[in-house]
Amino acid sequence: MTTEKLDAIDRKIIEVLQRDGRASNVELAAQIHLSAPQCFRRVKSLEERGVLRGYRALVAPQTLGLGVTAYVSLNIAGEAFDRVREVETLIRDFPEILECHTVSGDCDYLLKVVAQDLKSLSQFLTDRLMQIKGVDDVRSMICLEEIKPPSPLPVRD
Amino acid sequence: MTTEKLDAIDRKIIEVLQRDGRASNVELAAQIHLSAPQCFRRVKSLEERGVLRGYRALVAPQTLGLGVTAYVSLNIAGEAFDRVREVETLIRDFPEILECHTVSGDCDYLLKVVAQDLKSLSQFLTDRLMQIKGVDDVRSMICLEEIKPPSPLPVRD
DNA sequence: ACTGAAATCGCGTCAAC
DNA sequence: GTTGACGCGATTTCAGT
Repeated sequence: MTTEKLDAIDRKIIEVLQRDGRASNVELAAQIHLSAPQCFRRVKSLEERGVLRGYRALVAPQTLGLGVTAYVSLNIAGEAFDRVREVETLIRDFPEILECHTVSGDCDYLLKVVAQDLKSLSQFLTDRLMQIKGVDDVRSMICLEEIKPPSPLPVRD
Repeated sequence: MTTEKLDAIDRKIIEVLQRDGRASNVELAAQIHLSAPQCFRRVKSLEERGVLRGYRALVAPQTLGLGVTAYVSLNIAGEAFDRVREVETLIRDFPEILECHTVSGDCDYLLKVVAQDLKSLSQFLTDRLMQIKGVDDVRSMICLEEIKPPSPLPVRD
């Protein structure tokens, strides 16, 4: 992914597509005051350069029966540092883990997890996550209220 | 949003659109072995019922000059409980705050924040967040490595 | 009532200027 | 960077089950 400069038009395209990922090419072109073929080329270029990495439908988790979201922190046990890559692969393979980063601070990993309910979350944590050799100190923060929903990245003008 | 049952076809549609939010109606119809008008009606219904809440382009933050992601926890000072709604409104209005939940555990709020670099994150935390009356005990976990990128919700079959 | 065939209209896409 | 043309897809209507 090249980190070359995006001009004002590129940024406007990104802004619109972050809000409406299904905007048709002509809608988009109209909004940014560009001809349709121009607009089309811009979008393709942004996709090829890896700026636009894909498009996704946003789904309400509740409607899929996923009533609980939690952030879960964990560490890798000192004696298991050689198993780090293995643990990371296992983490990636759990569909209920939506996101995972290594982070600075008191814990090594921070995960975003969804589950049907508290019972099923608890089962996931104890029967799956904590069963992984090398995983230590699992702590969870259950999401109570969504104050700000997942939002588009800010686009500097 | 009605929480009525989704059948196997609905779930398949959701699965595909979570992976490719720009899939055309005919592509979608072909993948789920349905006629185009049928498929179209299903999608519209899912949108109207609030199951599909929108579509979004995924953007690589680095290409927008956003080199740093962090999770930030904070509390509301004991004497400022009456200002909670006010604080939440301020939080919602910061574009660099991508997401915010109240959570169980040691902290009250957990935020996902992006910034250009560490300096700019630090400025945001000290000059913006910590300036909010009632905000207390701001701690940040800087994301070091992305182990698993934001992923679609699991769809139970 | 629900399905799919068909028909229309507009858009995506490419090529030429 | 714009115009024009072609073909396909989106969307509606309608007839059949």
